[in-house]
Amino acid sequence: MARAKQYNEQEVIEKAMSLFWRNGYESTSVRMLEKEMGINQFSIYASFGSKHGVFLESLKCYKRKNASVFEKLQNGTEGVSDIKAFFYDSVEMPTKIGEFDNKGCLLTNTYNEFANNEDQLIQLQMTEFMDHLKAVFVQKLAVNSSKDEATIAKQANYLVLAKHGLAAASRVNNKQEIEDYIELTFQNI
Amino acid sequence: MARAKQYNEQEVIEKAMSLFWRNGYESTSVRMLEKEMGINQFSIYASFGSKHGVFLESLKCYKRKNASVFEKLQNGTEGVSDIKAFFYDSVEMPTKIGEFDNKGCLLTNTYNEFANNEDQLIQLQMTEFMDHLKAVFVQKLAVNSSKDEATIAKQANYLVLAKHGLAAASRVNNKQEIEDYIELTFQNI
DNA sequence: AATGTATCTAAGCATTCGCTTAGTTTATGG
DNA sequence: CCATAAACTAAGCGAATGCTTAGATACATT
Repeated sequence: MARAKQYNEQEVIEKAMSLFWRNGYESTSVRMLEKEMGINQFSIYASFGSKHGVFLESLKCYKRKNASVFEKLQNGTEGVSDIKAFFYDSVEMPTKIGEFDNKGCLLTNTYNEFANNEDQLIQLQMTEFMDHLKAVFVQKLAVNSSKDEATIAKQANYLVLAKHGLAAASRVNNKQEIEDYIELTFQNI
Repeated sequence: MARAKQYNEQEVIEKAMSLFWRNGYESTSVRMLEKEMGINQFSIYASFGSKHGVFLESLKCYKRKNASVFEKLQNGTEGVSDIKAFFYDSVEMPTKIGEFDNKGCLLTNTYNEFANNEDQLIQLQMTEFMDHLKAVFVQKLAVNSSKDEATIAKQANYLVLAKHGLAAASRVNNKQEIEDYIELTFQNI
């Protein structure tokens, strides 16, 4: 054996995630990552291969942080109420994990930033996330309900876009506006 | 007098706007603008001062293109129905003006890209746009209605965020999803 | 036609980008 | 206690960024 790593890869990725979340992918430079992660460029490339590699690990890290919110949604038994709670949980999630300056959703931000991008790895991560969300909504909408399939499909489409819009809006809108939005979104579901 | 300009500033700004709309601000380089606008960097800087200047003119250009959609909303007498028509018009606007590859709304894209940015000029343009939109919604919601002020305020908040989400979603979602979204959005009003 | 001036071309500026590499430090196995 | 190998530091790579400038070109006025 030789010299051991002076840093913990999980710890530095959390810092990278926080930075990407604040600035997006393109606006975050490797020099900024150096400072935030507290390690040299050499170490970044030794551990993660490229800036792109750091970003993919950051997305994974975000998903792990987000897992509890998602699990609560999936384990719920209340149907639509669980989805509504999920909307509120999603907005509050950043402050709950100590990211007071970060708003919105890193995945949604990434979805928007890479909307016109041909990056296949990122696109895959994004469509997976969206499809999964839609499937869970469909399942929740069917709980204790006599809705037909077509109605459920429409409402799932609606809620996925509403969640997308909420994540975008929560970066710039205040608490009252957010609450009005969520309450009215679920008024007729 | 001396040599005359070989290009029309309005025409080249339209091309710049189209490019910014496709790629966003940061991802559009001055070299790309050169090619798209069909003029040299010297001319770009002579006419617009900076890349930032080209962008601000592009935003103005977009607003002019968008004016008819907005006027139709303001001149309408049907209240909420006018807002709903405005949502559909906004989605169809890009194809109507020949921007078949462009989706979403340049102003909303900019709002998202500059959400964490300290650029005051851009921020001003954006908040003006959003405040104006909200005011028009409030006015429309009061037409032929017995709603109290608080309800109108809530619904206006809801619709502004819904419009924001729609613009974000229309970049990546298909026609059916968009339609489901708009229809269900207005079931709640 | 000559002149002056604004517009054009194209080369080049400093800076930053993602990434690499030469050379030093550090901890461990023999 | 020294040789070895991995992790470190920091300088530097080519390419791209926004922007500038020297010099050629074209056109209205004299």
